[in-house]
Amino acid sequence: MQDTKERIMAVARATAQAHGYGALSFRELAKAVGVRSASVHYHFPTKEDLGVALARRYREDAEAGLAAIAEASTDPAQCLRAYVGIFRRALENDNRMCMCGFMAAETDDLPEAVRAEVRAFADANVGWLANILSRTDGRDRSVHEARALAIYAAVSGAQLVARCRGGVAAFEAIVESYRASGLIPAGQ
Amino acid sequence: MQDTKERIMAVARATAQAHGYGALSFRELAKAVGVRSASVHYHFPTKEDLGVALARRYREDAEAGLAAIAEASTDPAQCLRAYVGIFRRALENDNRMCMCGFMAAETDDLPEAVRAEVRAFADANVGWLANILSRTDGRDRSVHEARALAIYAAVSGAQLVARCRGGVAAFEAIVESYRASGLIPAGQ
DNA sequence: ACCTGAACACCGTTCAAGT
DNA sequence: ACCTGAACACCGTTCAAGT
Repeated sequence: MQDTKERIMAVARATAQAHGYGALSFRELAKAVGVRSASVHYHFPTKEDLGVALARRYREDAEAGLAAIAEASTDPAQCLRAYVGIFRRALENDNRMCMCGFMAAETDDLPEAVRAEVRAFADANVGWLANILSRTDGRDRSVHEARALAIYAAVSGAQLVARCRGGVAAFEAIVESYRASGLIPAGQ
Repeated sequence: MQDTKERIMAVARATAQAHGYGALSFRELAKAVGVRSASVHYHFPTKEDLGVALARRYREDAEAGLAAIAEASTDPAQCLRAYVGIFRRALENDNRMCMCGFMAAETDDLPEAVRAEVRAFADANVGWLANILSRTDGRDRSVHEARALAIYAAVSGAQLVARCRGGVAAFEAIVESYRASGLIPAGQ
């Protein structure tokens, strides 16, 4: 049995990926974990504290996953396929989406500390993508970063749109269009 | 002075574009319009009724705007620039986003009738984009529809990402990458 | 036709108090 | 250290009553 704090974070992440930060409720989290809502406040004094912990952990996990992908293959196209796979798996997991993608929509309702973590998540994605793209040619870092941001935005949008229209199949079709148009390097 | 129902819809739209469907509250809407929450229920018996009316109107307005763009110019690249401009203006309007983009994130919390309207909005966008793309060449409709969906998703994602990271400038940079990569036809 | 006050059953959140 | 009861300020909804 995990400790209460970890179980709260796990349930909270799954909830935020399906319903957003705004839908995070101490009462429901407590019910799912088997304690009272006031007990959740013992571990996370405010909702902001929970949000910051969630977003930071989410980014750390993402960074670890991305590092593993970059080490598993030197082929940029293959790394990018694995990258897209992360977003696809969120949809496969009961139509969930990237937690920070949802939070991006909720920016105006986020405490500043949470928003900062959401930005850091985006930065980590863009930085990693730029590193992968720099394997394809020796152009300036700024060129790869611009394209990296575009890929991150496009894949996020594919996930968002597919979530309410077409599901995983639509997501795959959209990403295939990205490859066909040249936005995402597809190799060969 | 507009009538109360119209003023409620205007405030609700602006709110939903900034905070989502979930943040729509009859009490706050009432306060903004200067009536009591029970009066809002006179015009929209339930929140679902309000959501459906909002999303339907949003789609109708979008369809009218898109039709005007398609008639104002025969040049696909110019039409696509105008299309992107719609999304940019949402960001310029106090960092708001497409209402149906926000609602796409909230799919799981939407009454089915509202979700259907959100899908209809996406369909209208994709259909219009496919019409514009079909002006560029005579390939099959299905080819243009696939690309249209990809462009809709990519522009939605650019708006979502820019909303919490870089604002309008980031949005423009991302869209420029879409054009440079060939995802969005840029003319010449 | 349009609006309202009051009530209902709920909600997330907080915090002083328990063990 | 960990948990809780009770209170607070909300919410959508209903309905009888006003104009």
